[in-house]
Amino acid sequence: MISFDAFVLAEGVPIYQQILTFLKRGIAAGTIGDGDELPSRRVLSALLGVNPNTVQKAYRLLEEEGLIQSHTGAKSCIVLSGGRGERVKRQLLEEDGRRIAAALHQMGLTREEALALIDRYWEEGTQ
Amino acid sequence: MISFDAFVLAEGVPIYQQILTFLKRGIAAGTIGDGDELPSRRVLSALLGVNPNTVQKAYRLLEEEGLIQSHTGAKSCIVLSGGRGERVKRQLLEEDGRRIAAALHQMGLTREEALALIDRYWEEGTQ
Amino acid sequence: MISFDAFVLAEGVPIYQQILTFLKRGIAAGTIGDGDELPSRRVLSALLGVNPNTVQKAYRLLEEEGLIQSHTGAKSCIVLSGGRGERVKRQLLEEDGRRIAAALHQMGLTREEALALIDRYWEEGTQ
Amino acid sequence: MISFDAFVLAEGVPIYQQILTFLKRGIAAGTIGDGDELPSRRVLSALLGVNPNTVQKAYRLLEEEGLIQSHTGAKSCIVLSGGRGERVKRQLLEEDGRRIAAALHQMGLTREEALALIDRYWEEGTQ
DNA sequence: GTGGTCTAGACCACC
DNA sequence: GTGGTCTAGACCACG
Repeated sequence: MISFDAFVLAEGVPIYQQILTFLKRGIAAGTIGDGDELPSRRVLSALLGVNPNTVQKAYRLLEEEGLIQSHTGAKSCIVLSGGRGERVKRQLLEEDGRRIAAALHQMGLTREEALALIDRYWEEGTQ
Repeated sequence: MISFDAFVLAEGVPIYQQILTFLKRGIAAGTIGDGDELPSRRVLSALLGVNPNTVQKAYRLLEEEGLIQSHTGAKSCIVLSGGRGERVKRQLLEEDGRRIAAALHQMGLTREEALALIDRYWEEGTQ
Repeated sequence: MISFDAFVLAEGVPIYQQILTFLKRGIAAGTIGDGDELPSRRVLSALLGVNPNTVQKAYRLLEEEGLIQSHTGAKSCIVLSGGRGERVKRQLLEEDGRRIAAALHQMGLTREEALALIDRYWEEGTQ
Repeated sequence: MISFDAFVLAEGVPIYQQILTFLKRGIAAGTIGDGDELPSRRVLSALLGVNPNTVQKAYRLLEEEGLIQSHTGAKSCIVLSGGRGERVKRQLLEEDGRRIAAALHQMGLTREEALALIDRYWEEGTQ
């Protein structure tokens, strides 16, 4: 069963998108693998403190992307066959890499200052 | 006149927030300084291909933060007196530092892989 | 449920203000009482032929005045406790009294002609 | 020369409309007559403390209604021939009569209370 | 030309 | 279904 313990709700970005991103990052990290079971909509909505409809929307979009399979009466589970996992990881790294580099550069940081900034908050992120 | 040449419209984030962030990053970088003139709502909205009202909202919020001054009939301009510039830079570095470190860590990257990712896209960001 | 049957849209005055005034006059008249339910934004906007946002603005201002309470997913309702109703009535009578007397006087009517004018259209207003 | 001494600027209604209404009420009252001269745009804008463009807009609309005539280099003047004065007065009385009666009735006043309200503020309006 | 406001339509999260 | 927010276009007053 996939754990959502590390999930923290941000504001200013749609919740269903946060759920998508959380799962995709787990796939990229390898902590979420092919066949892993997702919590039911009801359980996850209670866990995150959001509306079941919002979880439902995230699951629907994941299914449209082919990243999960749902069978009525059974738990939904992750599908990473056919290079799906690699594709997700590649897309995520590229998007985030570009966005992060652009942000750091727009703030006028040198490469060294940027790397130092990452270092400063790196430990926090691991907790 | 402040340049928006480096601005690229993203999706999934409110446009007025992107304008806010772009300006704040410029302030943090020092490329935007005290007294600099902002493009008018119409000019900027045409430049970005968005509605004048969206630009207006960003400018209004900046004015509420005390970072710009607006007078009807005259160009709006940046106000950085009283340590405002430093405050903006500090806030921005902390927020982005945390967010970036969290994202990199959630993707399961080691510190070295994370720094390598930044490096890979760093040159792109400088162009 | 508060009725908007008697509402007629005028021009030259912001619609959201007309909605505000209509509700306040109802409160002053006593036809709108504490705890009464308001139509939802969608229902009222369809009824008046205006945008839901325009209704939303009127409701938001009323909430800032403390005259209504809104909870997501539930109908908004009128709050008249704490002498709110009396205050609304007093303000309304004074404002309208002044404005009406000024208009009648500017048109050069004598007091008798003014009263006669009211009389002429009084019956119409009651229908 | 038509006097604007009694003109008081209200808020929430376009200024150019207030100028139109002020003049029409004067025509209805008979204090403004055929051939009366209007102040120049520059003089009136200074008198009312508004922008010349705003006065210009009011004069343009009046001219489109045929209520004033402008000749370059000469003062604009009121034109009430052809029953224009009567028409203005009739329209004004009907519109205001209806609006006033409706407002009083919506506030739940009886006919007697309504007349008493007019009386209460009548003296104020004459000052 | 400038900034400010009003109205409009679509989307999001919630019950 | 509910309320709340974001984006869009037109209008107003002003320099």
